[in-house]
Amino acid sequence: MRSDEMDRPRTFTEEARRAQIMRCAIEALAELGFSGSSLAEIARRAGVSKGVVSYYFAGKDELLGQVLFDVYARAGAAIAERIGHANDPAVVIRGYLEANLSFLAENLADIRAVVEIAANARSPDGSLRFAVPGEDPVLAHLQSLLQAGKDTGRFGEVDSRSMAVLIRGAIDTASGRLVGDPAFDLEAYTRQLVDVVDLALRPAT
Amino acid sequence: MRSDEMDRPRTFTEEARRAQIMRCAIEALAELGFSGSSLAEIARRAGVSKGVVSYYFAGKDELLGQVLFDVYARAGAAIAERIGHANDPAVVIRGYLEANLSFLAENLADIRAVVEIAANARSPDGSLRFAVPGEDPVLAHLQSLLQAGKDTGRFGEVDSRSMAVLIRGAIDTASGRLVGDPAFDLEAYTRQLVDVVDLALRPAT
Amino acid sequence: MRSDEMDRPRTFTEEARRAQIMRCAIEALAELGFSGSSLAEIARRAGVSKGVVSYYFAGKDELLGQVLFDVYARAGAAIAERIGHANDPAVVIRGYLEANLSFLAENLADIRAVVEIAANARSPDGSLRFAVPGEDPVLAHLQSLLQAGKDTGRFGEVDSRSMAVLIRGAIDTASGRLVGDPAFDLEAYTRQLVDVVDLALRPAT
Amino acid sequence: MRSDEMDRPRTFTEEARRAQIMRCAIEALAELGFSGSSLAEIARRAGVSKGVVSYYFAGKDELLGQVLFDVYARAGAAIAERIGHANDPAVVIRGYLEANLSFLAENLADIRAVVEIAANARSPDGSLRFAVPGEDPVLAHLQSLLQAGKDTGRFGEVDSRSMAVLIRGAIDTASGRLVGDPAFDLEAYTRQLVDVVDLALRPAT
DNA sequence: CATGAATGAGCGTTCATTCAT
DNA sequence: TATGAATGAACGCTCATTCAT
Repeated sequence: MRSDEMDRPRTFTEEARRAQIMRCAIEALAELGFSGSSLAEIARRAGVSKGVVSYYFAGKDELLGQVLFDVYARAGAAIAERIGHANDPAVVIRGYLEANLSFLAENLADIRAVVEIAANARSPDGSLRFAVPGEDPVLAHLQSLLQAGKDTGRFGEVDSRSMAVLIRGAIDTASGRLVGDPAFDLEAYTRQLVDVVDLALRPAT
Repeated sequence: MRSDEMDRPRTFTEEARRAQIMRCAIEALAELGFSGSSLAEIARRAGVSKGVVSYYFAGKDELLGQVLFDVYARAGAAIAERIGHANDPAVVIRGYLEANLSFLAENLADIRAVVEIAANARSPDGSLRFAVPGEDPVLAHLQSLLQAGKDTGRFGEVDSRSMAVLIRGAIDTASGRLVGDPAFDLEAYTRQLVDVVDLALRPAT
Repeated sequence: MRSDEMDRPRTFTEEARRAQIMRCAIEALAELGFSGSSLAEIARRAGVSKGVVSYYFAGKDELLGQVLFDVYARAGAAIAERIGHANDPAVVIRGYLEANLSFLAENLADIRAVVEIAANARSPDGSLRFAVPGEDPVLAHLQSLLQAGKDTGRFGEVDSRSMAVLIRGAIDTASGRLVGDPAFDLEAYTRQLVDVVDLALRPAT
Repeated sequence: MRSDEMDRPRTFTEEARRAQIMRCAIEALAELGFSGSSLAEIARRAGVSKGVVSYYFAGKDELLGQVLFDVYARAGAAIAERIGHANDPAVVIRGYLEANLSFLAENLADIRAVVEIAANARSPDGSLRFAVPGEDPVLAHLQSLLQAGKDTGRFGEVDSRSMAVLIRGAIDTASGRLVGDPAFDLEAYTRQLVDVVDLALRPAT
């Protein structure tokens, strides 16, 4: 099938199976972590034999890479849609924060799966399999949003790089809270983060 | 050996061996990640046979748990010493942030090891092996520091829980940056974080 | 399909498909060796799905057996034609050698495929799948040619069995040389073999 | 153990285990062929678990390579000893033939194992794992023996290369006969081969 | 105390085969 | 006829653990 002929387009049912397997992989990763998500476990959740996974994906790497790519794409689309029409940098940043945190909450398993993959998948040489060699694009994007605000005078004189790191940290930590901390109040957290960032970016009066 | 007779105190040489093995485990975890840190690899780094590790620790779980405990204890001590004598909550928080980030920078391998363990070590049932069942003590401690400031009127009306989560996220993300992002400027980041938190906690005028 | 209804003769198109698949099997065996010649690889070369191979052949064994049979038959025909009209045993033997070696050179892939199959195909019990249980017919044939020469006094008192084995060895080894030894000179080798055999068979003076 | 520390010399018991495993590998290869000689089968014959084989050899490749090397070394030593003191090229060649054929007969399983390995073991890229890149050293050695005879005028004007190929073919084919052809008479075959080669190399009178 | 030897389960992957469509 | 989907067993290999010495 797929692994044999690289150029043939995928049929509908083929895509459906791939999606199903990816869904099961995401669930396994979210529940059992990277090392618990063997092909056997993923296949078990999909109700198929181990071979089926190898049949629809060239290997575990392709499966994990596809999951990574898909979730990233969906997250990017959700965030882009949320801040698409805004001009005011402050509104953009607010939208960025809210979109990130709500995507997190609504796609918790996906996010956890992505974190497991990105942090654990390794090449045979021991290096992280899905580490982007140069600049972290997610961080760079956020930094550019901040810089745009500074350039237009809408934001004060913050260190845009440090602020980007700080904000990403504040966002990323939320997924950890959403799991296993029933007391975590995402709405309150979102409001607080929006306030803090708003305050931090406000130009000196 | 040790794991069989729980009550006998450990001799000095025993503790030395345990410490040596834990040090090697930390190095392996920091360099190779969780899955690359097999007992064989740890034993190799310690220059001993695999059996020795099993001899001084009841199993891999006990070794990892001990590493986790030790690093936590050292970090807690470093932070407590830094903020020990301060009374002003703002000074306490500032000390907390600086102590955390400098401990991070000066004990990077230990921190990375702890992150690897906490995020990856699992029980047979798939649940995180070292997840504390109830309240996260680290988070609770920070929250209590913030609450103290609120109670004395020194801080404004922030949501102390959300702020604690935010701050922890901002701190924890720094270790990821310190590794593999050569452009990361810890001093600038520390200043920025201190400023942001100071601003956020300042009472409304 | 075919393997279910043993008595129905094969249609023309059926035979064509079988021949095509066998051709692709030969190419795969010659290029990739026995273990590299999976049904998937053979089907890929034939531009059909894996199922087709199973459809036209009862199993991999039947396919390989058929390849073996076909190449043997073609080789036998080529040799028979070459020595068909000769009466003098010396001329017959010379023709046999020349026919064998030239068939080898002109059907190298086929020969290599046959060697791979004969040496590697095994029954579930581990025994060679295509080993003829009794007397090797190829060897017996050559021996009979030699014996005929002895009986008519045209050849000397050689051990016809040993000579047959020797000659077959000298022929069979040539295919190995033709592949991967670019310096191998088949013409020179043929002349040399013909001379050696002629000398060996010449009656004592 | 061995796979962990590359420089430590092997203990006696370690060598004994390795030798035992190699012996079982040779038996499996001789009886079941390359594809039938899985680590599981070899371990089963050795009466140990699968892991033991991986414990004493870095991988299947090392095991097979070691078998290849050992048998080659033993064969080379046996042949060298047999022809060591001879000066007359004709005597050397005669010794070479007799030594080869008797080593074959007395180490049949080893030879068959070597043939299986050399013909089937492949690298991941599909190329033969143990193919020597340049000239076949076995063939080159024999050719040099023949050339020496020609150079001293002891042999006639044969094509030394072709004769070497012919003789190797005649030798190699014997192992195939020794297995499964109970009628094969090695002594008669050796005499015949010696005679044929002697005749072929004799200078024109 | 420490080792080296051995186990057994599980890993990702390959492959001949079967079968509904 | 021919396909693509699915299976299940076997493969080489890794690893935490156990144990006699």
